[in-house]
Amino acid sequence: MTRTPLADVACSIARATDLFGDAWTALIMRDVLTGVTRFDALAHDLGISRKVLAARLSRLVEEGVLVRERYQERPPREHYRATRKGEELYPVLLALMEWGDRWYAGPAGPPARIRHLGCGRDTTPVSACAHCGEPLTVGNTTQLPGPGGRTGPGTRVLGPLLSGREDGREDTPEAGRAAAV
Amino acid sequence: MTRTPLADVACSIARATDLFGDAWTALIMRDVLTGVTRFDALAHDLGISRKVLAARLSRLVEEGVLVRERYQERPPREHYRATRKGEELYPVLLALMEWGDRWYAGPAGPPARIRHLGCGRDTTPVSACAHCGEPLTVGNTTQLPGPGGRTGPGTRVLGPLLSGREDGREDTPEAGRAAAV
DNA sequence: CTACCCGAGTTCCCCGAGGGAACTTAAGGG
DNA sequence: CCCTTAAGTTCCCTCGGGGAACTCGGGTAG
Repeated sequence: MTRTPLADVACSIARATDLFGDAWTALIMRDVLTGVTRFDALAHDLGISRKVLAARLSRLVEEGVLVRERYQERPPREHYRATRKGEELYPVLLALMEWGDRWYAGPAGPPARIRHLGCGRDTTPVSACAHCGEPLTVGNTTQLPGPGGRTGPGTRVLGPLLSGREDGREDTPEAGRAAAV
Repeated sequence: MTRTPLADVACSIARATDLFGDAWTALIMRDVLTGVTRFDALAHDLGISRKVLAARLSRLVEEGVLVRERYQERPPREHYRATRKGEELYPVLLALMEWGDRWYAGPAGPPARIRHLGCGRDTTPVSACAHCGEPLTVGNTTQLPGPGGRTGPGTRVLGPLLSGREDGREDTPEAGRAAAV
């Protein structure tokens, strides 16, 4: 496979994807943030091969997303906890979950709810503008080269935006669900 | 590899990850939403193997995330465009990008900026509560089983939350950067 | 004191997915 | 008539994932 190295591309998505763009990493982070922090618990909960789990965990520790630490001395046992860098992946998980809920929840509804302790209500996460709080969409944002971007041919950033897309038709979550079946 | 099927797990993250948890899919969606919609353009821009690109694209079309459509008749040429389902992956991309910016942007700053056309300012996306607009974090949210969840042993949802985590130390983006180097 | 469980990995083998490059098909263009 | 472009497809090779067994350090039960 020799996964193409994406970490050095001038794109934050590529960099994030280099770590996170793996079927297991998101699930591992979900579990760790959820309180499933022990090796065996993760292996059992995820159904992941122990070999791959060990590899992912050490990669995540290398990256500073998790820390391996002893949680009891006798017998010595280690587990994994999220660092701040790891915790900040939470919005990514929320976005994935929200999307999965919208497009794959059966008629029964989503498998989980997120309760916001701040306002006490079950909530859905939205990607909002840090300044005005309005939701950010493909349609109301545009991308510009940033200071850290080696701006040049081939430089890819997110979003010069849709060319023609004013139809409004296309599918709904329900249609999507049906199509997926 | 025989990638373990995650799509049928009672977790929206797993379902989303089943599609999106692949190094290339996020980059492909970024490009398509960005206006890079032609096969060769994608292959060239991403440096992805044409074989894998073809496989990913047809998977994404199957899933209803992209549509393959003719953009000129003579000679007949097809390209790919995002459906609504595809566009709604935007928040996931934004979250990944934001995280990448926070933790991997060099001293020069992030490679790209997001301009919110609504308020006209360069913005950073935050995951906010749909009700009160407050940012959602690991610390201020909790998860509860949802209606669609087969609640039982082994059911994993996001977030019963951190046990002990009131230290406040650990690393900062800068420390993380340094550690990653 | 020995035998039997953990928890946390590591090792082994097999197979299939990804990389890479060449080949194909269809329609212009010089 | 041959070259070029777009959009894939095919082939071979390697490497990483699945799966299960094995290891290793340290209890704990009998």
